[in-house]
Amino acid sequence: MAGRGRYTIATAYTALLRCWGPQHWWPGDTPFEIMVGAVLTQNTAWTNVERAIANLKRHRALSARAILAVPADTLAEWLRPSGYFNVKAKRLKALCAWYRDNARRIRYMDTVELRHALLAVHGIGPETADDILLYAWERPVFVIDAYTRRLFSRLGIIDGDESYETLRGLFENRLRRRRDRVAVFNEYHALIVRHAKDVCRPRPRCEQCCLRRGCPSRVASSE
DNA sequence: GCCCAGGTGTTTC
DNA sequence: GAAACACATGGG
Repeated sequence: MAGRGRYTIATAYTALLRCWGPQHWWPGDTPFEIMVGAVLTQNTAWTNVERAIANLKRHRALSARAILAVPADTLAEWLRPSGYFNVKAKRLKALCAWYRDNARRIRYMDTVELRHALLAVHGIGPETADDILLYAWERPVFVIDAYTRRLFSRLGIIDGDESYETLRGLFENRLRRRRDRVAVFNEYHALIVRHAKDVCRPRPRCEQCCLRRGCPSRVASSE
């Protein structure tokens, strides 16, 4: 077990789950709301995203048709609390245009094809695409983010500067034998975020960390 | 005032 | 490819 020495990707999951419990992600009511949230949370605190989504709901604009119908500068005003609002207004419209044209086909497309299609949409990069694939459409892709790089580089499992695809491949490969990969990938990423917000921060709080016994970085913050 | 936050596109080398 | 930069609000 992971009580002593280094963690693996598999044992760190067990430890995080025991520490924090199930996270019940994604924080959003519908697949479409999850898609919107995935764009709005790009390099942005979730509390700010919630305000922007509340604005969309207030204006009855949480649908692809409504977002495409509203002028870009009006949409940007509604998105203002989430930051980068001009950029995100354009990205959200691009995603909605794609969704309008492809929503019917999604359930019949295989995951590789779907991922390729999402990555071709303006403003949808690998992390946003994988958020949507995993949390909105329940496809078995592992989401890599800045928190994942920080935690697992501190644990000594990765360097941290590997390419996105390299890390996604690593995590998916290590967890490939799990019976329900969608549920595990969902829970694991959520646990990484939870752990990063409270404990594995830029300045780590290793004295509170459930992984401290296997984490070389605990020394750095122990004084 | 400064750092940080669930990235991505563009430009440049 | 990969490094540098723009994009912006709100909390600690």
